[in-house]
Amino acid sequence: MNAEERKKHILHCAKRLFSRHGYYQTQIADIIQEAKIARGTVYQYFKNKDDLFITLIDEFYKSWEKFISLPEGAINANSISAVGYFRHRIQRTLLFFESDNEMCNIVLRMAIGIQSEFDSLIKKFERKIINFISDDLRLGQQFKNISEDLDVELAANVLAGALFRIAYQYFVVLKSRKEAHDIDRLTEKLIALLAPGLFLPQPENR
Amino acid sequence: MNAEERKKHILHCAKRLFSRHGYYQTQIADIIQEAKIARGTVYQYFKNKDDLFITLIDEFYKSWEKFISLPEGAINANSISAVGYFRHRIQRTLLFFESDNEMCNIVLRMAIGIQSEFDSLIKKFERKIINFISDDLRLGQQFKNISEDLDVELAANVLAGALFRIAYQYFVVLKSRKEAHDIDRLTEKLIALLAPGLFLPQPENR
Amino acid sequence: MNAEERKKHILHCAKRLFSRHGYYQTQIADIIQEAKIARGTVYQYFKNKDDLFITLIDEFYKSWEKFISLPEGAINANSISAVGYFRHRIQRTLLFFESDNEMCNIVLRMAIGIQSEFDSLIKKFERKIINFISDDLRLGQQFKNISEDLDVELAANVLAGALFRIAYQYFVVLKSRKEAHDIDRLTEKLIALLAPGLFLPQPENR
Amino acid sequence: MNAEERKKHILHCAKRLFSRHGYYQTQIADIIQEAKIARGTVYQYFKNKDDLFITLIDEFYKSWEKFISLPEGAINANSISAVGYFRHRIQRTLLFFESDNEMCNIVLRMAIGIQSEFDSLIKKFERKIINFISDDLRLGQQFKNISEDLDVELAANVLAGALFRIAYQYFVVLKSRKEAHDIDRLTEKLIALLAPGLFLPQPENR
DNA sequence: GATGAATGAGTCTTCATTCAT
DNA sequence: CATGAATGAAGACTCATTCAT
Repeated sequence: MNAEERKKHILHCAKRLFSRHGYYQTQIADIIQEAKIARGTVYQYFKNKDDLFITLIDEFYKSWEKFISLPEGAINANSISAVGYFRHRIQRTLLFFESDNEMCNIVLRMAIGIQSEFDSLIKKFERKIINFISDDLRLGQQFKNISEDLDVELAANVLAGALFRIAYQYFVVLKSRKEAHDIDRLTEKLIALLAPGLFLPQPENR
Repeated sequence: MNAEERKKHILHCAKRLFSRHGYYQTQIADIIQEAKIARGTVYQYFKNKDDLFITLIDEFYKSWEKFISLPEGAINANSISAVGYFRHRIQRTLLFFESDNEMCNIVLRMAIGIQSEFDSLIKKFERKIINFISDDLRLGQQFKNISEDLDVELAANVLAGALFRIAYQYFVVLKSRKEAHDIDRLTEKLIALLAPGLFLPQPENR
Repeated sequence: MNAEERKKHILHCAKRLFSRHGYYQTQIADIIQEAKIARGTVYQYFKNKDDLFITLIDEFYKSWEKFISLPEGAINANSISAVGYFRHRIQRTLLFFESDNEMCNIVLRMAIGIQSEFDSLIKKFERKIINFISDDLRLGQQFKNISEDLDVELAANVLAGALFRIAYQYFVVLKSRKEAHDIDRLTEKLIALLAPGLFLPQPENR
Repeated sequence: MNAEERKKHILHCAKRLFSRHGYYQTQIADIIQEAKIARGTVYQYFKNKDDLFITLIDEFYKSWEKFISLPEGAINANSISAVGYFRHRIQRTLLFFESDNEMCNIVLRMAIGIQSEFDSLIKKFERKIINFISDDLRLGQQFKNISEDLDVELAANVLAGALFRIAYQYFVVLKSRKEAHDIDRLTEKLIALLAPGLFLPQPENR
């Protein structure tokens, strides 16, 4: 096992434990036992326990940014309706959270309210997502698909809150991995629930 | 200061610290300093640090149950529309969270992912709220105000997620206390956003 | 044992161990075993191991300042000769080092070259002593008892080096406590050795 | 770089670090970084960290012995006065310490009070020097240049203490390397200071 | 009941040393 | 011989809890 692999291995084991027991209830002793390595090895790859935890969150955050910025294939703003675009966004967000339910649990539950350093990282993440949603909503307003009167900040928080909870509930609590097909169904239900209050009734939206 | 008052005082001081720094970042030393009492005194009123924290959450939980079960004055199911009832529910939920932003922060952020014992308490609380919403939604289905096709569990999670986030964002992050009338405005905006997707279009609903 | 006594007790035990084995070879475990106290108790009185060590040196340093500034009874500059004054100085310096041979060992040997923080403390102490001697020598120059040509800085270092070594050798290495009269004898021998090179041959000096 | 050179190189780098930061504050990691070698390489040439440190001291000690035992050219006991001989001794001692101010710092400060093994080595070195001085002084007594009453042990300690301090002060603290010329001046000043108390007033001494 | 000094189990972290490549 | 990843013993420090006063 080379350096890169070993680091990944430690992160993998730590992730499982942090997700299951939280930051403070996970000891270095647990991690090295899980990873079957010596105590000092952890410190060869990570400055300390904080660094290990932050690396996990940071990598998840970065993979989200990468995922979000991907050229999204068939989708282009002209060819689809506003709701279609919205559906696509929700689907991809769920897809991302579903892709790593342990990190999903860590980011949405376990890393919260633990330490100011972690908190600011998490808040940065949440802020980024909310900004992303806000931008989408403002774009919708520009294209007259969304009412000028919509409180974008509030709506973004509502959507983020709903998505976070759904992700946590369906990908963590109901651990059984959902199939891609289920994500589609979840998406449809969310659209049915949220689109009517969001989009102006336009002939071309349906 | 009598026993009852002293216990309340300790809880009050602990609440502030837990809300600000979280469970593990708040030491008994901080609490006794804040409360200006001796170290041993805490243990006269609470079995241990866990007990202190749990008492806070438990009392918040109980006050929520009490608040929820209050005879709600002018409201009765016959005299108001389904949306009116929904509005009333949201308004009261926000009102409750707004009444104690420190506990709001603790329950919605700081107590999460800390320890299995706290977690199960929090989850019980969340579950209760979700059940409450689910019951309302099912009632709406019975009265044909809400589609039979609605996935109640999912909708309840969406609503709970949205409400939790709004409460956290507006009553904790944007610390400036909202006036009663702000709650009304928040409520209206939430209704405008969520009602269209929830209720069947019925003439008598508006 | 009250707080003050206990702190003294810990310092006393730590002093013995530091003097015998040095800073790094003395563990907190050794200190608590010697002092028959619990691990945490040390940290009730001292911030950390450094603080404990520094406190020892600092107190020794302060007691030296106090000792040096004492009104020295019978001695006054007019009534005694320059050599008499010099004798008195040497005698008191030896008396001081002899009063606590463990601290003498710590300050003259064990605390040296350990850590920059300790080093600067020790150097401050050494500097103070050398300045003290320099001042005396310059006073002697003013009164024409000492040659204008004397390199005061060098002479002060010679005297300090000699005194430190004698103190270390006679009060630490040859552990057997010297009697007061031995200090007198040592003083006489040192005077005989050092005075001729220091003082100008003046009728009134003898 | 062959084996011999590499060993020298490691010693050289270690010396600089030990001199600057002391034994415990210098890690193997620092040494290999400084020497640009691999961790394991150190252990190819030295049994352990102790061995490395001891080797440094030992070599310094041996080079001193070699330096001291050198046929001292023009000097011979008959051709020069007692003071001349004394001057020569001091000059050469200073010359030696000045030749390697890093080792001077290590031996006179950094290696002291660290570990019993190092201590005994240092003490052996100090003892050797003091014995050397003592022998000289006794020789002086035989030749009636020095009083029979002189406490040789004490005088040797005084001289050693003075020389060690001067060496440390002038060759380490005042880092600026002294020229050979400066050593001569230092020597003269030391002679002027110490000779009068040491030597009997004899016509042929001046 | 109140106090706060004492306790010690529990954890993180360091760092010299080893050994397979 | 050189390498450097892995090791794990050792040690400092924390902090909830207790208990004698």
